[in-house]
Amino acid sequence: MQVDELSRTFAALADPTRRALLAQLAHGSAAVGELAKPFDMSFAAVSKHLRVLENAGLVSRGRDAQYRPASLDARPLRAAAAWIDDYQQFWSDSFDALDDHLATLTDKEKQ
Amino acid sequence: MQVDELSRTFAALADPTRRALLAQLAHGSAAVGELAKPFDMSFAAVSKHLRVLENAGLVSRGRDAQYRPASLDARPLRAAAAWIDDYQQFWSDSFDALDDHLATLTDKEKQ
DNA sequence: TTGGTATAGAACTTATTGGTTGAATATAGA
DNA sequence: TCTATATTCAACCAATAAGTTCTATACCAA
Repeated sequence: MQVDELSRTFAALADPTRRALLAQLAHGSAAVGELAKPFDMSFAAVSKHLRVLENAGLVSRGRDAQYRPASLDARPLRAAAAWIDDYQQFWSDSFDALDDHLATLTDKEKQ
Repeated sequence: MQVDELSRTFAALADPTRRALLAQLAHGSAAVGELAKPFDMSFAAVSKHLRVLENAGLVSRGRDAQYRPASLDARPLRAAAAWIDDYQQFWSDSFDALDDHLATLTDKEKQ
């Protein structure tokens, strides 16, 4: 790998399929077959995404008969949140508040 | 691009060079030449990284004579922080603390 | 207008990513 | 032991990413 923990965490989060997998796992452990259902892609592809999440430390795998249940491990997110929080002042400074508010409104219009 | 805002944000943050660029910009706008100094890479490479950050909405560019100063725009980080914060309970719940501790020990045994 | 400096663009290389399909492995159950 | 189910592995492909070098552009200043 050769790349630092924080980079692996952000890279893992950069894919919407993987974020959706984490969201599912937030409701509890699940096996690959269960996790793959919402996605229009092969089990093998989901298995690969789980491997990426595992390498980022965001999920751990177990064994239950034929199943390899995945479970969420959110700890790496703490460092990611800490990194981002260092920039909070740059979006929450009072002189930015109006800009932020307007941007929020604009974003909502786009949807 | 074809990829959502949050994915672009996380992807932009997944590279340590780009995170370092943002850290520099937190101290104020700077031109490419200035930003490139700490890195052992060509100006063109830094310019490309800035383009990625720009496409993620994290920096905006200006013009000052020959210079193209970049400045930080942290607003996309707010959505990223919000996404991560949904998982905060999974690393801070008191009833998870023991689990976490045990998992850490188990991981260490594996190595 | 000529030259110097800052930056971006274009073309290229190499490595990685995200997907596929088909074979292999692990486990449960008859 | 045989078979079905769940998952991973291996090989492959196309697209993207991260870097390079060289060229082009934009601006200032003499």
